[in-house]
Amino acid sequence: MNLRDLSAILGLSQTTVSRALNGFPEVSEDTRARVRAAAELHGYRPSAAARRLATGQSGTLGVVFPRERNLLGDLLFTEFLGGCVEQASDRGYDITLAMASGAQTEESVYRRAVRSARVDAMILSSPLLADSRLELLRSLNMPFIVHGRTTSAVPYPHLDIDNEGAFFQATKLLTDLGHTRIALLNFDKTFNFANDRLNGYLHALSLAGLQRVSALICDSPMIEESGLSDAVRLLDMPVDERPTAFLCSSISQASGVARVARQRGMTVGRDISLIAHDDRLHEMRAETFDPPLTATQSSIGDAGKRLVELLINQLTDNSAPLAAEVWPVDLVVRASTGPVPT
Amino acid sequence: MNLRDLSAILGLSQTTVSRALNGFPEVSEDTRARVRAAAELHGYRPSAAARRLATGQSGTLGVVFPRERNLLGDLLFTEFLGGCVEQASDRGYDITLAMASGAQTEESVYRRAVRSARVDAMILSSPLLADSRLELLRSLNMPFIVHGRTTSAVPYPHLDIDNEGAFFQATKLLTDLGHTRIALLNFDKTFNFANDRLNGYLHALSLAGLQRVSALICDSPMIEESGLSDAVRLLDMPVDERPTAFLCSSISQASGVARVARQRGMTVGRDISLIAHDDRLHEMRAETFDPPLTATQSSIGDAGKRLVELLINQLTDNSAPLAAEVWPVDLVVRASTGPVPT
DNA sequence: TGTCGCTTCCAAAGCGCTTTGGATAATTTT
DNA sequence: AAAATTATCCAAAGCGCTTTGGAAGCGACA
Repeated sequence: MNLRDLSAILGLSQTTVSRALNGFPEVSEDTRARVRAAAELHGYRPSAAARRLATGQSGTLGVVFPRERNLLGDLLFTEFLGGCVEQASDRGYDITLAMASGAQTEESVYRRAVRSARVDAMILSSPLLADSRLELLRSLNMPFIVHGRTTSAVPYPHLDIDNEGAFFQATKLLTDLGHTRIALLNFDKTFNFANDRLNGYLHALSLAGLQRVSALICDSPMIEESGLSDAVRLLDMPVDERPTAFLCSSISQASGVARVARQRGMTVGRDISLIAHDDRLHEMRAETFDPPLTATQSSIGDAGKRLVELLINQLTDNSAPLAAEVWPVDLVVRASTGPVPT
Repeated sequence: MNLRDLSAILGLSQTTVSRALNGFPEVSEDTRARVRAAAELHGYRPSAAARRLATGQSGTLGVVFPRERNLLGDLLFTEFLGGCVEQASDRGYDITLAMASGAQTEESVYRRAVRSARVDAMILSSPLLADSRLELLRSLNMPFIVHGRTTSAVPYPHLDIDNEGAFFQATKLLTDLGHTRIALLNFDKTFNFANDRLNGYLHALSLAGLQRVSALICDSPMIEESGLSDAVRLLDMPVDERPTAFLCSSISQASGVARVARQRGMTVGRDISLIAHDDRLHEMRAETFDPPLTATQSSIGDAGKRLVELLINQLTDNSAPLAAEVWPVDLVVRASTGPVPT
C-alpha cells in the first residue's frame, strides 16, 4: 500500500493525500479526516526511503559509541542511549549507532555518515577537555549536539549538568559540617566532566580556607574496585592526615569506600561521611544504598531524552537558538553524611 | 557530488558508473579502475536514501532494546551491541535501535518498522522460554534472528551458546572433585538461558547420583549484591548442609560470594570452590579475579558480531540455510576450584 | 561477405515520496 | 454583475540511485 494506491482508492491526488497526512493547511478538515481514516484502514505507512530521498532528511540521529569502555561507562551509556531512543521514537526519529572500530577511524565514520546522508545529526557524549571531534563535525558540516561541554572557542550546542556546582555544593556541605580533610575520588581529568568536578571541589575548599592536598585526590576508574583500593590507601594514612569525608564521582566508588569503612568497624555517616554523584541508573540509586547516600543527583536518561529533543528542534526550526542548557544538580542529604567526629 | 555529476565528469553513463562501483562484471577492469579513481578523487558517496528507494533494501538492521533492565543486563547489552555495530559497520550496514516504551507497544514498534521499511531485519536478544515476539515478527513477515533460543515449534534462525553444556561441564568438574553440595546462583528461569543452565546443572548432578536440593538453587538478579546475600544465607546453613561449591551465572554474583567467603576467613579454591560464567565483558574477566576464577566463558561481543554476519548472509543470499549455531563453551579451570575440603 | 557471439556501454523507466506552480470552484469584495 | 480573493485540489517534476532491455563495436567463424 503506497501513496499512489491510497490516493486511487480515495479518488484524490497524491498531493492532497500527502498534504492531508502531513498536516498542511491547504486541505479541508473534511477530506483530511477521510484520508486519515483510509490510511488507518489500509494500514498505509509512508516509505521511509522515499521520504528521505524526497526531503533530503534521513529522520535518523546518530549516537556515537564511546571509545573508552569501562564498567560504569557502559552502564551510563546504556541508560543514556535508552533515553535517546525513547524520545527519538516518540518524535518519529530513528537512532543509529556510529562507532569507530578497527579499520574505521572516527573521521572516516563521520565522513561516510555525512556523505551518504545516513543521519541528519549526531550526538556526542562525554567529550574530552579538548575534543577534536567537534571541529571535525563542524568542518564536515554535520549538525551535532554534545552531551557535556568542552573547551571550544566557537559556541556549540550542548546539554550538560552543572558538575562544578554539584561538587562545590557537596564539598561545601562537608566543610560546613566541619570536615577539613576531604578525599575526592574522581575520574580521568582529560574528561571535561571530571575536570569540572575537581574545580567545584577546589573552589569550595578554598572558600573554607582549606589547602588542596594532592594525596586526597584520586583519579581512578569509576568502579567499586578502585573505590575500595583508594579507600584502603586513604584510611591507612596517619590519623591526623586521614580524610574524614569522601566525595565520589560514582555510587560504585562510594560502594567500595563504604565496604572498607565497614570492614574497619567504622559507621558511614558517623565515623566518616560519604557523598557520591548519582546518575540515576536503574537499580543503582543513592536512596537504596546502605546507609542511604547523600548524593548530587541527575538522571542521565533524562539528559538523553532532552538532548534528542533539543537536537530535533535545532534540525526542524533553524531559527531556534543554539541549545546551551546546563542543568542544576540537586544535592540530596541523606544518612551518609554527618559532622566530623571529634 | 552525485552519480550524474560523476558520470558527466567521466564521460560515461550513470549505468556504467553504478555498475563499475558495485562490482558488476559487464564493465572492463580498465574503466572500473578509472571510475574508482574518479569516485575517490571527488569523494563520491552514493546516497543511502536513493539506494534504499531503488533497491527496496534499507541497509539497516534493528536491535531491540531489552525490556528488562538491570545492572548486568545493561552491561551485557552494551557489549553485545558493540559487537553488532562493529560487524554491521564493516559490512556497510547500519544498526538502529528499536524500543517499546511508553505509548508504543512492542507490536506497534515492529509494525512501524516493517511498514515504513526502516529496517531489513531485526535482532532479538535474551528471549524468554516462550517468547511471543518471534510469532509477531513472523506474522509481520519481518526477517529476524535470535540471540539465544526459545521454545518454538517452527524453526527460526538463531545463535546461542551451549548454556546447558557449559553448566553441565562446570557441575561435573565439581562433582568429580568430590563436591556433593553445589549451590547454583542462577537467574530468572523464565529466561531461556537460565533454564538451560539449570538443566545442565541438574543433569550433571543426577549423573553423579546426587539429589536436587532446592535450598541450594537461587534465582536472583545477576549482580554482586544478590551473590552476597545468597552466599550469606547459604554459608549460614549447618555444616553438613552447607554447600562446598558455588556455580554462578555471572562474575558479579561470584564476586559477592567470594567476598562473603573472605569475610568468613575462607579461602576460595580451598575452603570453597567457585565457578562462574564469564561473558568476556571489558574489565570484568575471570582471569583477573582474585583468585583467578574457573569459568565457562564465551564472548557476548563476538556473538553480536557473528549474529550480524549470519543475518546479513540470510538477507543477501536467500538460498542460505537457516542459521542455527550453538557455540560450545569452554570451561577454563583456574585457581578458584579445588577438591572438596575434608 | 554476412552473421554470430562477446564485450562494453547506454537511454530510460522506475522506486514512492514531497513540492512547485497552477487550475477550478466557492466566496467575498467593489 | 464583474473582479478579486480564498479554499481546495491536482499534474508533473524532481530526489539519486538501480536495473531492464537494448545498441554499438569488434573479432571470429562459416
